[in-house]
Amino acid sequence: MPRSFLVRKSACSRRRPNYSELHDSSPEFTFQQPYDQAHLLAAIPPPEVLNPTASLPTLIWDSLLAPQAQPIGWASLLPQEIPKVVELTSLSDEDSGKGSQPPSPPSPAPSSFSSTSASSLEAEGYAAFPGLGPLPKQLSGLSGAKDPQSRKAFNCKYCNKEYVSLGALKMHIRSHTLPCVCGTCGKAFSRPWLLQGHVRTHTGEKPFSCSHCSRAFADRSNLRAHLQTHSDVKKYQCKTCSRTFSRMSLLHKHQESGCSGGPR
DNA sequence: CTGGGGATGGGGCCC
DNA sequence: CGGGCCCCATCCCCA
Repeated sequence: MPRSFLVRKSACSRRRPNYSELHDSSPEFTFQQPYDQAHLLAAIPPPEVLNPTASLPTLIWDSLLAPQAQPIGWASLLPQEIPKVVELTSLSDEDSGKGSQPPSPPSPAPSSFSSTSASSLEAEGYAAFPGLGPLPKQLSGLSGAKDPQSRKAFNCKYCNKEYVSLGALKMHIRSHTLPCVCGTCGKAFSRPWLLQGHVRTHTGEKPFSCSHCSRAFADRSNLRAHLQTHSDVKKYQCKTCSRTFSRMSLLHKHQESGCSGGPR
């Protein structure tokens, strides 16, 4: 089953917002935290060593790359400072601090924002982007919910992505509203666990350690990528020159820098 | 140019 | 239905 079965992407907006720019260009972004830094730190779980059994698949990618253009709609027209947090703080109550990747978070978030209804999301969306004015008709969000009979899809009002479930749409909307804000630097994230991972960049916590060497990582995915370096089998192979790489990104780079047109 | 670490985004699954 | 976590993907940066 394809991972993207829930979303019909016209071509998803691959690129993430550049938060560093967001910082620099947004002096007014003064992070009014719904929780304080202490809370954030408290939410950081004690180091816990992952024992990666490293069941690395040995398959070699044969076909890959589905480079996607980015025909974003309305949202893409907006500069990055948008997700600026006007109402993020209210939204952030929803999940701030709840996230945890490795272990469980000790402290629950101050939650004044529970049951997120579609309409409230919509309202918050507008609240978060007060200057945007009315959305294009086709982007008026959650339209599917209003007419489930004729249309099962739920559209994001920000980018017009279409989802087959309201839950999926709600989750997606968070990538626009970025309700989880770092108490240290003010960066905003769509998910609590993303925030948690980010917080580790401040604390230096690295709960995931490699069983082959002594390296530790803050992120499980990075550990997984690291484990590839211990593996003899490189999963990603260039169809042109048959070279193999430990990561798809390396293969991409390889192809982009010479092998895409022919044997190197 | 390559390899690797760091950081982040987002959909899916399970409870 | 929502939260939490998993996994995959990707970009950036540096050696």
